[in-house]
Amino acid sequence: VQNVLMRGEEATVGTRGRVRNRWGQGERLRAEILAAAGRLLGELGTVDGLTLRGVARQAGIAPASIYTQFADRAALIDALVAHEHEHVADLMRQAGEAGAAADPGDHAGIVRAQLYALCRYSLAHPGHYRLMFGGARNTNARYLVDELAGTLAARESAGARLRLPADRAAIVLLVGTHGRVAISHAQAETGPEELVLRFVDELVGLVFDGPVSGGPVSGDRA
Amino acid sequence: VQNVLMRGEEATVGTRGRVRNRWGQGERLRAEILAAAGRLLGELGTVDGLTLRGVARQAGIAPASIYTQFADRAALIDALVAHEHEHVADLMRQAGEAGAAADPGDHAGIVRAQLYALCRYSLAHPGHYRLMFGGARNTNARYLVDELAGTLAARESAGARLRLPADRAAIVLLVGTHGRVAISHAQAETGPEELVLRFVDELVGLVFDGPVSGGPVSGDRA
DNA sequence: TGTACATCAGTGAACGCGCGTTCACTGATGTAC
DNA sequence: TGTACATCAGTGAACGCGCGTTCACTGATGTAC
Repeated sequence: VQNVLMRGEEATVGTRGRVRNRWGQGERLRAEILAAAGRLLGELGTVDGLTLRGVARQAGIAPASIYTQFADRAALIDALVAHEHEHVADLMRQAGEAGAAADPGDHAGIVRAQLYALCRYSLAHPGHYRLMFGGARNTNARYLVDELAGTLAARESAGARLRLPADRAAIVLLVGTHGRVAISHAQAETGPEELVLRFVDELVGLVFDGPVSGGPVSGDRA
Repeated sequence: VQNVLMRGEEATVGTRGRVRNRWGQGERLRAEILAAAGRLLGELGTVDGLTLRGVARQAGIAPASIYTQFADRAALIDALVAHEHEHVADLMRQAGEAGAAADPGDHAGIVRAQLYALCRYSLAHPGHYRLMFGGARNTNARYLVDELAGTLAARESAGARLRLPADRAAIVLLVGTHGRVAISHAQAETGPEELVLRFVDELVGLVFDGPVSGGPVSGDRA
């Protein structure tokens, strides 16, 4: 094999500057690649165009190096999705705990806190969110339903009154929130977070018994 | 230019069999291309992979021929989207009229009919639906909100009682439906249409005053 | 009626590109004796 | 302590592919005289 330029040889920038990991630390590269893929997905906003070559550029490594950690492009994306699902599950759980700690009697408030957490994540990371919950991927969002249904059931035990069974209410809330978020993503200029949260307020109000709070939301033309 | 095989010449199937349009009928090709693109989108389920070469294959024409009708790939896709938006607007309008004709007193039923029409379209044509209402495209779904808000306002005039102002109720219904549909699309095996429609029932029940009908929906793990 | 020419619908072949993936390799770090 | 070898992290260069797009063209259909 000669070191000669032929046909369409790459205009690779090269990998100068990177220090390779120490002996036995090879798997650190895996985390670096996932982080780079996450960054790139954040920039792109879509999983199309999330190429191995792009990830390699982000990570400052050679495209071939990705294959030391992942079988192929699909495996990398699967790993990214799994990683983010865990992150979202954490966010929801924490929001629920924090809400309950703040005011254990504010049933709707605790539910809102969990949905707010989901909304904030989805608005801050549209690309991640769409990769996880959009598209044709067989999304297993069961953990979200379970988490929220658990919260709702706990609220019922604490005296809250729902207009639907807890599990159905959880689905209405999540599906409704998902719909609002999806529409916010579809807008070229993602409207203010506030409008999404107000929509969630209305939804929560509809699910709990009593008058719907929320109030008039001016300007939401979603 | 010689008729010689060099480098990577195409393994094109060719365009044998197609009869070209008559003089002055050149624009018929435009409709053929749009139809072919629609068919292909239906097969693929995603707009990624909707390539000009694929469309040309579907239409039985040469890839270059597309450029006689569309400036580029983006223009073709824009035209496809516009065409489908008109179609959906028609479906909604017709469903509303048919519902009102069937039983002018069934307020919720008329609203349901319109949402059912949207659901049926979205489940039958996931690729089209996602192209129109998913993704990062700046979707102008204003016409849907207007249509449904008009229906709701008319129902209020006819005696129905809503728990939200008509325009807000329209948004809740559409966003909720969109969310449910999006989740159905995300599922590998699109669950039965029935579950989606039942979800819509619940949503409509929440928006109208009085007890939520819908009833228990067994098996919806959306 | 014939014939030269214009106009139209549509095409074949090529272009350059970035992609996923493969493969033989390099050079630093560790281990055995 | 030195030295031969094994193991590790990571790479450069190439492969074949399908893509969007361009361009000079072909051949049928119409029009002018």
